[in-house]
Amino acid sequence: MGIKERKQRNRKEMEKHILDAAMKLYLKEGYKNVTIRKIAKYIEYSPATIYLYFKDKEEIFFTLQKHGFEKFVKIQISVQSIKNPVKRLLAHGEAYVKFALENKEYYDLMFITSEPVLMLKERKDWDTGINSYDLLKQNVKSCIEAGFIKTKDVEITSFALWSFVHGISSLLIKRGFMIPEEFRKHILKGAFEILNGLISYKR
Amino acid sequence: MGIKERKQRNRKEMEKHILDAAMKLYLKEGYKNVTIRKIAKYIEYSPATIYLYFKDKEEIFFTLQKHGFEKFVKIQISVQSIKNPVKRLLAHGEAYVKFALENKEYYDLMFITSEPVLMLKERKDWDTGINSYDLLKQNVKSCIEAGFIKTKDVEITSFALWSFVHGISSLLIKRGFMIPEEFRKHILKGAFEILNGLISYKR
DNA sequence: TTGACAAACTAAACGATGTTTAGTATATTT
DNA sequence: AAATATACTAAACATCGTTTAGTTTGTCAA
Repeated sequence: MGIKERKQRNRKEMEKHILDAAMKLYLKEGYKNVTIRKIAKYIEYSPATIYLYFKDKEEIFFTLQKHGFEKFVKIQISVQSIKNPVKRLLAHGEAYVKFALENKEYYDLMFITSEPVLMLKERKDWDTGINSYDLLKQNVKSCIEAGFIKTKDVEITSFALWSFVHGISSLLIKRGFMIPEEFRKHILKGAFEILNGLISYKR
Repeated sequence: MGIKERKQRNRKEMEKHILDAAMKLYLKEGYKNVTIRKIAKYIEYSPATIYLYFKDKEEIFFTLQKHGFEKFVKIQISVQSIKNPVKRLLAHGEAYVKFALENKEYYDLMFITSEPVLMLKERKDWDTGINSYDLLKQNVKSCIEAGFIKTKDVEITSFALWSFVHGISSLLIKRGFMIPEEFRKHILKGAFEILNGLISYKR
């Protein structure tokens, strides 16, 4: 009875095909300019076909966003093996910004653009987003317990750190033209030295 | 020859009328749901009339954005009277976040949403945006010269600080639902204490 | 193998969008 | 009073997301 499996496989392939096309167009032309009709033309099917695989345009981008989050969480987990809490927290921050800058479009979709995000509030799939924030809080807690951070409030410090890395990421992504290319690396390094100064001094 | 003046006045009034309607609809329904037709209906003119006053929909929001920047710069300038450089820089940061949270829609339009921003790169009107950043750099420079900030690099420190306040603002605006209402104020206060710790220790 | 049934796909249409055109009133100037 | 400029609009255009109604293709029991 391999026929049901084949059909399922075909279905998955078609879904991926649509998602790839959507991402490709998104990279080239931005959210607003990705139309169902363009996706359809790109994959050489009729527009109506797309609606057999996705409820609507929003769901397509929501799915892409979800994939982004999965990638995002994986990268963050890979940092957790570092034993030293300060180094771990710093590496976490660096991994965050690295992901953002290497996956600008995903990051934009995940944390900047509002379009598909409204669904997150209603759906239950926000999990990975939450998990990633919990991971940060955990790392902050370790640093506080080891006495490396002045403030004792995990919640506040975590939010402040998230703000910092998110600020860096989103400004470089959206307002990059304000910062000359040759300064970018410099600025990143400097910002993390500041972060380092913020964290790593024992009382 | 007051007739030309009257016509000019009428024109300005109509422009303002359109802008007000656009902002009103934007507040109620968000960027995507502001349509030329709705604006037209609201001001009781035909859709085509709007095109006599604005080149296209983008220009309407670009103009709103510009007004936002003017308000933004005014608030920042009002802080410059503070003599103590550390207090001034802190107040600057607080004014920044305060503006963002009290004018969420403007801030969104100005620094988060990408829609009208592409025009900024091409146009010359980005001035006020630049000025506001120059102001920050100036304040950072004062703090460095007075020996209150470790790093000597104005560019890097300014960008880091901008990242911080922008991160706080945009996360609270866009991801506010992740932070319980009752924690907001607490978090803001805490974040600025961290910022304070970052700045105010003499070498 | 054939006929029933389901799955995959699409042409055409719907209503809404931003924008343009071509033309009508109204006001101003000559 | 005629000519001209200004303010405005109805109607149309192309494009959008989405739905409907129907066709083609594949599957399977008889």
